[in-house]
This record gives sequence, structure tokens and C-alpha cells, in this order.
Amino acid sequence: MAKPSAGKARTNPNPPTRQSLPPFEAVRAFDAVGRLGGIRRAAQWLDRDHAVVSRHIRMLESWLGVQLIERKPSGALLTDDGRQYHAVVAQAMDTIAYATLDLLNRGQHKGLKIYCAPGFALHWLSGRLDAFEAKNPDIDLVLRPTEASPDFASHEADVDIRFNATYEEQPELPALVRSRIIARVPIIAVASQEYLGRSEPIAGPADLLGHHLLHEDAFDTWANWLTSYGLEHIGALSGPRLSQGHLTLEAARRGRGVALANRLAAARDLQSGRLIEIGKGSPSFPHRLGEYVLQMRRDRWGDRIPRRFRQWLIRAIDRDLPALGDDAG
Amino acid sequence: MAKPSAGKARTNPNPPTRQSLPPFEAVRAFDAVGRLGGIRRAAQWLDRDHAVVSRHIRMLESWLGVQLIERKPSGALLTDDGRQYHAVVAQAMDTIAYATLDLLNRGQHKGLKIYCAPGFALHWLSGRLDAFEAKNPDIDLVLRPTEASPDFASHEADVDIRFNATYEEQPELPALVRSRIIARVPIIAVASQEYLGRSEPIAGPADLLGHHLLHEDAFDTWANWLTSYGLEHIGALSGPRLSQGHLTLEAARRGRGVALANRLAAARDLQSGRLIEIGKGSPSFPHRLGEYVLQMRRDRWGDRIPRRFRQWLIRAIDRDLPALGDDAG
DNA sequence: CCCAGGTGGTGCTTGTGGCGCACCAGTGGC
DNA sequence: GCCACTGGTGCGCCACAAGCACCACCTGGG
Repeated sequence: MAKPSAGKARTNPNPPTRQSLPPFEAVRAFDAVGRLGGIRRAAQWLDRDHAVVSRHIRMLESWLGVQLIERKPSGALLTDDGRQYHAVVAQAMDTIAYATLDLLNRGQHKGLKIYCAPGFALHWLSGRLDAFEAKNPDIDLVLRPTEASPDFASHEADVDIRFNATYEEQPELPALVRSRIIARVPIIAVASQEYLGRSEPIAGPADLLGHHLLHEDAFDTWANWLTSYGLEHIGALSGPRLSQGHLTLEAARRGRGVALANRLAAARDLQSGRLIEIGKGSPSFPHRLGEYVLQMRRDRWGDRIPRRFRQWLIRAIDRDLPALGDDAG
Repeated sequence: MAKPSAGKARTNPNPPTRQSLPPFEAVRAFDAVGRLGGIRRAAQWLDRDHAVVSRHIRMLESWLGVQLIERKPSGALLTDDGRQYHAVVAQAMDTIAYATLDLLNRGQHKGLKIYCAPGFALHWLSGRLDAFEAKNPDIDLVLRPTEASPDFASHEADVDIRFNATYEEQPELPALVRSRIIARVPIIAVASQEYLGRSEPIAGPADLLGHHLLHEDAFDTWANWLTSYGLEHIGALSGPRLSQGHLTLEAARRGRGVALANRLAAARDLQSGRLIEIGKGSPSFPHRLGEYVLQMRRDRWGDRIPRRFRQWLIRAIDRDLPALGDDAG
């Protein structure tokens, strides 16, 4: 403090009242409203509910003691004070935004590499990812459906999305990795209408033992699932072993037997009638849940890009999928 | 984008990425740290805990993917990136701050008129108010100890502070007024050591009936208090009626009898030994609580100046007074 | 004429980010 | 060696921001 030391003390060390900055979220909202001329438009741009923006503006006006906009049925118009203030504020925010962008570009890879369980990638993520890209043109996305998780230690990927059956023993995470559940989806048995018509009726899980079970290679999924219903001594199960989940679904569609799937992966086939959910709503088949989890390095959890992706993902999912968990859907 | 329309579209309607502004509280913290060269110093200046500032800076660095400061035992030093960023950010924030100040000065009375129960004004508020004034030199304070609340409808005052005994019937608030409890304080009986020495011993509330009770004029405070301990048919109580609460305390100090007071108002006398709390810690005298409430117009609740005062008041109180509620203190 | 599709406002509930506390580790001066 | 600084962190609290659902209002078109 005593002397300017080596550097250039360019900035005023004691501005008259740095304490009296308005609440920033309100300023940001005001900026958007001023730019776009409407509360709902601004809200859309900010990706918030319009109620939020409305309240922010009111609060800012109340805080300042000045009316900033006039509300008209056609939208919001800046008052004189508002226009004047907006010019300054918008310019300052642009300044910060540009400086921030500079830093971002210098400091960090702009990419986000996502490893993802193939089922999720195929049936949900790939179809929505363009929405995220449109909103975040500055982020270079790479989506790679894989059977196995990346090696986080060597930064093989930034984000990983996996599916776990909750009734199975969970693989424990390395300390390096943090995870968060992003969706819960029932695990169900499915088969084609045609197959069911020509096979023994299925009143409960035990009846499945006599059926053609379509297995994913290298996983005891059927055995674990059946065990979770109290069946014991299952022994060797019959049926072909296929290398990936979506191959079992394909086989089921063709009437080759019964496949295990999570309801998300099967959603399209269920809706079109190509596949039937066995025991849907029946008390003999209480739900077995599985969950999709997002995983990433603990120390990258708060980083801007993965954080943005994570928040988008969670919100997008619970806009789309809330019904997947219940029988109602 | 199509055309500038009628008005002057001075600001870019579509900045490259307005979405990617960093979390603002973090920027504010960074600004302070850059200015003052230390996290703890910055925290003090922002009137926050240093933990908050520390986390904000870390989060900002993580978010940006750039290290902004170097932590040394002697304080925090900006890195090259940090210095560059800080120059821009600090300047932009100053811009906003100045524009905001302009608006504040134009738009609003800078004053805050506080009505206040005399006891609170005398024993607590007046002694701390200078701290608030020092922190908020832009606010013109007027403190007026009064027996009665202001007429909020005519803006007689902006803020009012009153004391209520919780065991008494509460006056109901006009719809115009919103209130909030700011402190809970026991209501106790006090007398001088000298008086107690020469009077009948007091083992429980009932014993007080035979004593010289010092009354506040126009209030049935003693009767209500005694009733709250289950005493009935109290009838006319003896003792002088004095016009204000602090006069009863003064009389008690002079050994003229027993006064009712809240522990805050009596704190100084209790500490110095001029007054003794009757039944302190005794199970025969379980606490009767009173509460100080802050009241103001509902529609002014969020306004900047009263809001700042309210927040300061609440925090200042629970830094000072937490012990007042327990017997421990 | 009313109805559909805009506008902004608001009461209620929920989730979370900001916060203080208490404690930790490292450093350097006396 | 102690003490007074520095910054970092796990924990729990709570105010506030956000979303939702619904309201009142305006306006243009079938």
C-alpha cells in the first residue's frame, strides 16, 4: 500500500463507493431487456423464466429508486434514465465479456470430449446435442459412444456418462472422479408382440427362465436382474450372447427372444409397438431401477465448459424424461 | 440486425457471447483482491469472510481455466493474465459504479429516517450507528427515539424499531407495514443491591407483589409480566408511575424499588453491578422473552437504503447480542 | 363478437449458491 | 520457539434466485 511498488497501480485503489454496485443478476437482466426490448424475449435469451427477469427488473428499479422501463403490451421500453443507464452498463458488460473471452481462448481448450454409454448416446443424447451446440457455439463438442469409461487420469475424455443397475454391486469410483446421477430409468424386459404370441405366457420373473434370453456379452445382466427378484440357482441361462446392448434390442425386435433394456433405450420401440414391455404395471414385476450417471474429474467439476454442459444436461433431461420413471408414462 | 429502426441502436444487439460472463460475485471478489493485494484484505473491504473470497477466486480461476493470482504468505499477487484481466474488469466495474451513483443521486432521497424505541436507541443503536455511517457515507441518517411508531402512510419515517413482550397481546400491523424480528431479549426484574439488602427476600414472582414496583406510565407491564407467571387477581399494584422505561431503570439504580427491563437495556447496569437481575438462573423465574422488531413500509422493503440498513442491523446485532438470550451470558 | 397469442405480474415451493464459522497448514519476523 | 500473519477447506445454514402455474391485460384476426 505504501508505495506503488514495482508495478503500475493503474486502477484507483479507493473508488468512492465500490460497495454500492447493484445486484448483478439484476443488471444482467436489465441489459438483456434493454437490448431486446421485452422481458419475455430477454428471459428467453438468458435462458431463464420470464418471471425471474420481471422480478429482477423490479428489484433493480426499487433498489435504484428510479423507473428504468415502461411496460407496454407490446413489450418493454426504456425510460430516459433507463436508456442512459443502459448505454453505460451494456458497454461495460461488453467490455468484461470480451476480456473474458480473450482469457478463455488463451487459457483453455475450448473443447469438451464426452464419452458416453452407447444406449444413451444413440437414444437420447445425439438427438439433443445440437441444441446445446447451438446455444454454445464457442464450445467444440466431441461425442464418442464407448463401452468403457475413459481414463480420466490421462484426460482421455472430459465427461463420461454411464448406466448402472442399482440392484447390482456398484463399481467404486477412483478418488479422482466425481459423479452425479442424471436420470433414473426402470430396467425392463422386452420382446416383440410376435414372439410373445407364440411363446409360453409370462406371469412373473420366474417364467422367464424357460425363454430365449438375449444376453449382452461379458455381462451377467440377466442373472443379476433375475436374482433381484428373488430367484436363486439360476444356473446357466440359455440364449445368444450379443456384443452390445442395442444388438439385443435389435434381436428382440426380430422376435428372437427377450431382451433386458432400460426404458429410455427402448422408448422408441415401445411407442411404435415393435417391442412390448413384459409385466408392465404388473405387481409381479416391481420396478428395477437403473441410473445414468455423469462422471468427470473432481478437480474439473467447476470448470466452465463441463459445468455448462452438466447444467444443460440435467435441465434438458428433467424436461424430457420425468415420465420415464413412473408407470404412468 | 435488419435495420437500426427509429432509435439509435448504440449497443450491439447480438454480442458474440453474452452468455459467457463469469459469475459476478467472483469477479467482484477478484477486483477487490487485485486492488488490495490480498484475500483477507479484500474480504474485509467487501465485508465478507475471507473464506468466501478465497472460494470465489478459485472458482473464477477454475471457470476461466486460467490462474489469476499467485498465493504468497505475504498476500496475493496478480499473474500476468490476472493483471491484464483485472485492468479491464476494474475499469468496467468503476464505470458501472459511477453510472449507478449518478442514477442514485438523481433518483432518490439519500436519507434514512429511523424511529426507534428509546431504550434500544439509547443502549445499543446510537453507539453503533457511526459504524454504519462510516461504511455508508452516501446515506444521510436521522435517528429519532420515540415512544410511538411513525405514521408510515405519510412517510413520517422510513424505518421503525419497537419492542414487544411476547407474552402480551401483539398489536396487529397495518397491511402497509412489514416487520421482521431483529433480536430476542429476556425481560427481567432488576433492583439495586442496596435495595435488595434491606427488603424482603424474593424467591419467586409472587414475592414481588409486596415490593415497590416501578411502573412505566400508561403500560400495564408489571401486571402482564406477573400474570405470565400464573399470578392472578393482582389488583392495584403499588409504586410510582414513571413516564418512560429508562426512568424506571434510573429509579431502580437509586434503590427506589424493582423495575422491569429487557436485558439489553439493563446490560450496562448489570455489568457494572449497579443493578442486580432478580432470580437470575433460578427455575422460579423462567425467561419471559421480548423481541425487538424492525418495521417499515412493505413496498419499500427492497429499496436500496433501508435494505442496506436492515442487513447491517441484523448482522451487527447477532455479532453482539447472541449471548443476551441465554442465561450463560 | 370472441378467441388466440402476445405482453408483464405474482404467490408458492424448491434448490442452491453465498456465506460464516472453526479449524487447518505454511511462512516469516521477533 | 513462539506468534502473527498469510490462504485453504469441510460443514451447516439460510436467504434468495429460479421455476411453475396462473392471473390480468391488450390486440389483431377470423
